[in-house]
Amino acid sequence: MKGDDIILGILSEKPASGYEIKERFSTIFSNFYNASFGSIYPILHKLTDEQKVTFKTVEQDGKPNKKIYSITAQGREAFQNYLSRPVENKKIKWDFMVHLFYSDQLTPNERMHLIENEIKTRRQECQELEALKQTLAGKDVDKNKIFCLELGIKQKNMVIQELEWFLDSNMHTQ
Amino acid sequence: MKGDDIILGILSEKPASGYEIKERFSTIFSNFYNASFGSIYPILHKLTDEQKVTFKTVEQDGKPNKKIYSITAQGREAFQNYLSRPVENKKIKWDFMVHLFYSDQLTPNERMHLIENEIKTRRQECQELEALKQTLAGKDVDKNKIFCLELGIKQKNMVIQELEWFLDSNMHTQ
DNA sequence: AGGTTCATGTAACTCGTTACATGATTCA
DNA sequence: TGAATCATGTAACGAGTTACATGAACCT
Repeated sequence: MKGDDIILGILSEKPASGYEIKERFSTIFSNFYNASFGSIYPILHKLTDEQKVTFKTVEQDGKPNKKIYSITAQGREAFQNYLSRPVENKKIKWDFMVHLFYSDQLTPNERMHLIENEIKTRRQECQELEALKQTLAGKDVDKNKIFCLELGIKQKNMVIQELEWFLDSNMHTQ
Repeated sequence: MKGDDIILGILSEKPASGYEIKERFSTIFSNFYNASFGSIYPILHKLTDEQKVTFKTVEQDGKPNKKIYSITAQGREAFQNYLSRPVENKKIKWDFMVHLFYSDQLTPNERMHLIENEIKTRRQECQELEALKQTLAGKDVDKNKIFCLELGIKQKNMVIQELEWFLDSNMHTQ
């Protein structure tokens, strides 16, 4: 599972530009994948070479031109191939948790700020995902996708709750 | 946040060999970091060069020799420096969720197996973490570390529950 | 005047994985 | 006999990030 696979997946839903792909990564995909422009554009070029996608340049008024990429039959085949491959292990680098794990080496004040900051950023993320969910409500979106989105929201909410509780219990014992 | 930092963190608790460091990654750290031998050993060599760690070779009977690494004052300083740096974004590559997200392109049967498999592996992980928690119970382990472990268990349990529910609701609607 | 959004792109780099090699011991 | 555990190590490779460049339009 690498960038190629995920981008083909996104394009299997509907055509999109590199910029729009990035947007999906930072919203609905945020809970299970992310990629930067520095990888998206080269992958799009590579997929074009491999004839898995095609593009057409679209002129817009008041905005720069954009290249709208569409998946080809070959691309769909490649994505089907990805879907039938065994699921890889979850890979995670969660810096906050490492900080928290070793926060006995911080002052109580530093630890408090660490946790408070994390709560703030998570809350923001939650609100964005909730807003996205509202946008999708009513529309004919596949139930699997809805489930993925809702699971993401639930997970983040759980972390927020637990952190709030931990912060609270920390204050009372000092 | 890279391998160097985390390994210094592990050694800040107590001396350990490369092999033992790997074990910690695959147990208590599994929820927020992982690394392979291919990175652990070179990092240990590098940290030795930088005088952040030292090692002594320990002979064992019935087992190969091992190198026990200890953190130095310089190493502690470097780790403190890491702890005071701003927290980086969580990075995640969760292949299962990508599969599930696009599982409308699978047969109902394939989707069922996909979810069942994930539930099985998660359950196993949970049991291992629960066992670890039992091992730690009673011992004088820092409350932040306990919290990290418990949060990991809770998160995994939540995913299991949600997947079970989703699987069930899928079956009834077909 | 300066910041933000939209939009695409490349080069250098870094981190970490995969795959291999070695080898003793223990267990079924 | 063969698999698993313990234990360390390296070389080749790959994937993706960071940082940079470009540039128009819009908002304050």
